Amino acid sequence: MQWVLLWCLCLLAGPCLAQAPSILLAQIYHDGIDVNDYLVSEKLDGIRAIWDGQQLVTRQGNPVHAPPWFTQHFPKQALDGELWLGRGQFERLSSTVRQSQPVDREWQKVSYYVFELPDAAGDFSQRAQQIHQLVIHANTPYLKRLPQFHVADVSTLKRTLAAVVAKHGEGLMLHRADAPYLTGRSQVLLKLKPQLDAEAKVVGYLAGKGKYQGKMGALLLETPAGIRFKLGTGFSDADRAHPPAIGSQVTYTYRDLTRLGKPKFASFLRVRPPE
DNA sequence: TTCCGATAGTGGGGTCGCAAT
DNA sequence: ATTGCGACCC
DNA sequence: CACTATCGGAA
Repeated sequence: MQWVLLWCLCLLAGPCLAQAPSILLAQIYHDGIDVNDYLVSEKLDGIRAIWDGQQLVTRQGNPVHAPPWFTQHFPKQALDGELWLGRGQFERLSSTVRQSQPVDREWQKVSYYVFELPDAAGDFSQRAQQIHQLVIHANTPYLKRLPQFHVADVSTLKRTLAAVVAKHGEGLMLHRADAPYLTGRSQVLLKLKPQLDAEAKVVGYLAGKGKYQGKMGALLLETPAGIRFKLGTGFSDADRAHPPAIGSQVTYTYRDLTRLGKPKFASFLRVRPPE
């Protein structure tokens, strides 16, 4: 009975079970690197999940409620990868994965794409080979390897990106082929995503909280198509003290449009100069 | 000296689940 | 039955 | 996820 009490206390106290695993995080790609040093893969628009040999956990260490049959043939060793449903399917995947009671019909379409082996020796190209063998041996449709490939030069990289984006893919990842397994954020792993610009009109302000108390927290914008959305990042502290005027046009960057036509990952760039 | 990586702290869209209405 | 909100994913 | 602002140590 005591463990029940402890369990309840844990729920009340928050993330006492959730211990964020330390994993490799990506930097943003910039020109100037030698692409021959890297293995390239598609950046999957899914949910990062770590397999510890027993269960899947998220980046923050929360358990993923996958059906037992989904992971039953997974190996005993640790894996790092992405739960994925296909390009442009993130919202549906999010629904599937967040349900505390897994729905078999939905999970049947999900796959776990492995791209890293936390406990393995060797450099990344060697680990990629190990992943290949491991996935073949597991022989389950729910466990796959994320294909890794070389590109000859930067122009090939850019063409590859364009091809992926044309298929509604999110972008590319570049992982140094000679790197041992390590964690943290570093140039070992780079992400390359397209950058789109657009303009919208400022139609309102949202108040800031915490250290932005009394300053602008976000702008309410309206696109030429009449879509309204909030823009709350990309501003310096000075910008927030003196935000763009109501009625002015601002330029922002974004990555994609959601189902409802709102920009995903929008960030303030600049006030559009008056004409 | 400059720059990089780690933290802390803001903000968004979308989803689920629970509490409040 | 509907709405609002926190806690997560990105 | 996006970003800004700091800080200490590596480069």
